[in-house]
Amino acid sequence: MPVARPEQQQPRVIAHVDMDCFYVQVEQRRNPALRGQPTAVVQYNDWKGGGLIAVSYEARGFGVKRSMRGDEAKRVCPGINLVQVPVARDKADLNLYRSAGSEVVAILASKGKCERASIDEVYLDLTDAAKEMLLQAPPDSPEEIFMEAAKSNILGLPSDASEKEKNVRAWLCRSDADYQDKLLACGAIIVAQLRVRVLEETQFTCSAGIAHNKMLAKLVSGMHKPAQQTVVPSSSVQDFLASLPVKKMKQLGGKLGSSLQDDLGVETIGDLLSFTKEKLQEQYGVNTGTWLWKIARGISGEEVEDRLLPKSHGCGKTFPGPKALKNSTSVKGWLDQLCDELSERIQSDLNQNKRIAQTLTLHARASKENERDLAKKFPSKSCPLRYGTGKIQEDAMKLFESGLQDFLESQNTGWIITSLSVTASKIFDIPSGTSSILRYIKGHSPAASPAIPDSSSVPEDPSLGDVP
DNA sequence: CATTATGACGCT
DNA sequence: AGCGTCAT
Repeated sequence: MPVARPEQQQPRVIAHVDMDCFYVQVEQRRNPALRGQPTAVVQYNDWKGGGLIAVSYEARGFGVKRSMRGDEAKRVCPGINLVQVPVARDKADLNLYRSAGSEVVAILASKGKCERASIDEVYLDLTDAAKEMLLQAPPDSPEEIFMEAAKSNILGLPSDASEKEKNVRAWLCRSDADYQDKLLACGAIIVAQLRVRVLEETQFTCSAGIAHNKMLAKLVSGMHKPAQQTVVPSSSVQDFLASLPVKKMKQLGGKLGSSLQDDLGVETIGDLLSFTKEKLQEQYGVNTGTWLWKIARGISGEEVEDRLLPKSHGCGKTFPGPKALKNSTSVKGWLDQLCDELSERIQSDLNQNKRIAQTLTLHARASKENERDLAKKFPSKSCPLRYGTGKIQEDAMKLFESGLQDFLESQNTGWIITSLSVTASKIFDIPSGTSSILRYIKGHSPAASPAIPDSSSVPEDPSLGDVP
């Protein structure tokens, strides 16, 4: 459940940057013939043409949607180009998009605190940079506002007018603005510059929201897409939230949002204002109740974390329908493939970023062969992570066997596996100092805690770059 | 048994 | 540690 963070006092300048149909853009850069064409990226294509995971704006114009099947997309948009996600080890391989995302992050991290929120989204805290601009080079004439910034959308400014760009230029350098708005205007200019740099250096367009907190920045980053940005002045917040459907708010797209609608009759964020903090806390607990009360007022103290890299690495695959795995041999084969990819990814993380993962977790979905036991879930299992492909494969298989025992509860029924995944987590930076490395090895050596009780494994030499 | 593959995070 | 929710 969402939790309210203590709110900041000083005004901050926060941006949320969101790449436009990112996987499509990555494929369009690889094959420029796809530019400006209705295009989608699909995962696999043997069953109903594959599943769409990204759709270009041209294709969206035909009604093509994410999660449609390739066949369906072809029906509504016969001219659509369907590009397949690369396949490696018989599974979808997203590394191409991960590295493209890293290119973008490297640029966006140059002007302030930057948080990688997903493969194609970041949050920026531009407070310091905005203050700096206000002191050193405040925008003061409409003519000097460069084009990308002048194309901003400012919430609360009349957007229909033919005068729009003029109004925006005027707003961005308004001398009678309060301090908050001036900071926001500087933030908008900085973000426009960053977006131009991203385009120049990667060929990717993105959209952005600029506001005083993460919640508001995220809410509007997608409001004007593609390749545009939207600013949320404080004065526009209440009206904006008043009519915002609850389901549009981050964290309210699921069961909590449904409960607000069904149990409290709340349809918009504005409707939340009629409930006291105590009433919301009584209904949803102190944490969630307080959070709801605050977001209704546009308050969100969540900070931008200084983090450019993911906190975990996972590899998984589903085995739907007749593809379900029915014996340990096929599970072993797939687990080996997943672990091979995972091993490669954590080894790269170690080599490139000097980070080490400490926990290996196995997840699976299973059913008992023809039984009615739908509720029973396959338990997830974890153990200390030992580097080396063979060791990861070995440990993952042991985790699977352990989970399977719990799942079957010593019954002798058949089983099928419909999904498998392995995840490496609890990733830490390796201390750089020589003596700290020694300290690090002493305290964290896997030898101190065997991966699996009674493991009879033989030491092996990882083929691809071990710890130096 | 067909919205995949991946991630973050809160609760217990 | 393991489970559930949410997002895209």
